[in-house]
Amino acid sequence: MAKLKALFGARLKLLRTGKGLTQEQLADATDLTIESISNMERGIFGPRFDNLERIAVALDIKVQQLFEF
Amino acid sequence: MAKLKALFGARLKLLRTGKGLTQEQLADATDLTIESISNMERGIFGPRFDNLERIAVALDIKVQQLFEF
DNA sequence: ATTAAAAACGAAGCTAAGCTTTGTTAAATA
DNA sequence: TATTTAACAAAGCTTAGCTTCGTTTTTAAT
Repeated sequence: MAKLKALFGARLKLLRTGKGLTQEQLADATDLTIESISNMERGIFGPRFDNLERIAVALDIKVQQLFEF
Repeated sequence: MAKLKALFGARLKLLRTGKGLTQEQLADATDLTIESISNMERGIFGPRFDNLERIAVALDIKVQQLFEF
């Protein structure tokens, strides 16, 4: 398997849109660029460990929830 | 918070020992070094995304379970 | 007590995944 | 048809993650 990035990306997109946030808003909240968010959602790459934490905080969820699939 | 690494490390150690595995055995199963496993368990650094997947496979658990805390 | 296995700990160098920047194109939405 | 949002590409940079080498400490037997 190398599907974790893709699964994570889809999950991230679902959670982000569920909160009514744009990629730009999430990028701002995490101090990442919109391209990085886009790349993650498309499974191009997974977030570094520190950014995983930032994303969860920005979405106001537990890190665990980003891996619910 | 920058505690995710520490939380993850403690969780990893718990799950590894729970399976009766040594750091060396987990290192072999994941194609990582014993030092890397040790560093992760001590919260020195978190795993890269691809290795997160390998660790879950080696422990025969879902990635999500590595973040149950 | 001794030994051996397991793990903590340090320091220093390497590598590539993650991230950025710039720019273009395509969808979506109003 | 504007406007916003997001997909997509290519190329360069940065540093977290990983390794290698080595020493010390802890744990667990026996």
